[in-house]
Amino acid sequence: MVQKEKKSPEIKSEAPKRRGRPRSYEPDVALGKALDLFRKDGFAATSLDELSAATGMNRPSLYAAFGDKRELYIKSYERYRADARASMIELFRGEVPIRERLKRIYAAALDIYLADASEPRGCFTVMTAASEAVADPEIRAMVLDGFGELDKAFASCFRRAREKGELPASADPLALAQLASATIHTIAIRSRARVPRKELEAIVSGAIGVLCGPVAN
Amino acid sequence: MVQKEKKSPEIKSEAPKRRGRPRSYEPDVALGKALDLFRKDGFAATSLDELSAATGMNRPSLYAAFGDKRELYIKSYERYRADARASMIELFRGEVPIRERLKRIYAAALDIYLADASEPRGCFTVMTAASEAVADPEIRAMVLDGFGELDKAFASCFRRAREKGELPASADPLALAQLASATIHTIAIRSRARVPRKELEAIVSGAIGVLCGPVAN
DNA sequence: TGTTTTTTGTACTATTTCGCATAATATAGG
DNA sequence: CCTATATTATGCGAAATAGTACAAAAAACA
Repeated sequence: MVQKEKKSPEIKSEAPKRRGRPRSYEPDVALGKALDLFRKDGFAATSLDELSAATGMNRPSLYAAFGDKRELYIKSYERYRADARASMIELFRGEVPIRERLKRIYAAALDIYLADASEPRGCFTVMTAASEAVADPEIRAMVLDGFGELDKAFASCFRRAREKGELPASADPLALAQLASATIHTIAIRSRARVPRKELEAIVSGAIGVLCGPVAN
Repeated sequence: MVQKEKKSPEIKSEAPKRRGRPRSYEPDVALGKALDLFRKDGFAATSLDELSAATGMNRPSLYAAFGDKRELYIKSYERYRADARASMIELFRGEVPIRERLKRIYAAALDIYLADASEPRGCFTVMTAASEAVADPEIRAMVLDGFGELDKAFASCFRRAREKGELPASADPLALAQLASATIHTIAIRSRARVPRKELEAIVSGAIGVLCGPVAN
């Protein structure tokens, strides 16, 4: 052996003068790789060997950084939720007319679900976390929180739209919100079965039509 | 060992004078047990040992009867679809007013998803088959067929309701159908996260309100 | 009674899996 | 240069896993 000479790539981050041997990985990108694997195969079908290979971290480093497999899964899920929220939050907040706003929200969702064109990932919550939720209280709490957050965000949209007169006074914001969430769920599931984006967009556009009434408001 | 003396329980079915040693299991009930396990844990997390224990068949018998794990999974899924279709088909066909009809359809769906109160199973298609669908063309075809069948069945309901004047002439049966399917999907997912039946029924009832318009038709 | 046929029961193998123990390596501090 | 600290690298080990070989068992048939 001619010496491995890994050179310890001198991770960029603003050096705070850490004591021991420097890390040869960036926790954030490693977690991103783990997340992608879990999204692809789910919890049980993802092995530590694959996680190790994908992150470039060997097993002990994985444990030191993230804990055991379940903890890594949970941290991946937290990361997924944070990312998803970040890409959606402004769309929910802004002052765009309701139809256009919904259109953008669903487009952002599809961007997440179809990110890898060759192997669509779908939604973490819907594809794997919900399955684990039955038996794992911690995961279940996160899943339920996700449902609640989405329902609330949609409800607030519809409430404001009604106040602005974009929707009839008789509109029920909560019922509309749950259907809007259901539309998120249905495109998440269908995307995983490789339903093409065009079809998913047609579903979205049909849903918006029903939820907001005929275009001529 | 005092001799196992299993007694070969003389399975009931109308004896067609089969040649060799009689089976000590009934294929249909064994497949039902396998289905239940796959619904509970998904494909990867269900081991052959567990399948063997649950069906009462030893490993070689499982292979002889159903093939390898993947084939057993697919046969379980076929069985699930057949059962689900059987419990739904008359509800879709009958001549009940649209709101009541939808209410019964969703109630039947919830009966399936929540069958085991202590560990709700959710929907096979949504919880595990869709995940496998990305990588397995055969499973994908079944999943897509399931989506299509459900969409069509709902669309036919809405079309007939429109013809009967239960819905305005402007109603779009396909868009309504996809939202009705989306509602199926959302309660399937939420049920798996132990959302109580009351809440799921509220979602259903809100959805029916939006899809069919205010009760005073 | 003996042969044929079908299924069961046991055990085996090769591989994969998760988690961890231990030693080597690379940095900072004194 | 030596020590303390933090991380990497190697690889062990016990358990689980999927699939199969083979003999024993239980029936029909001749």
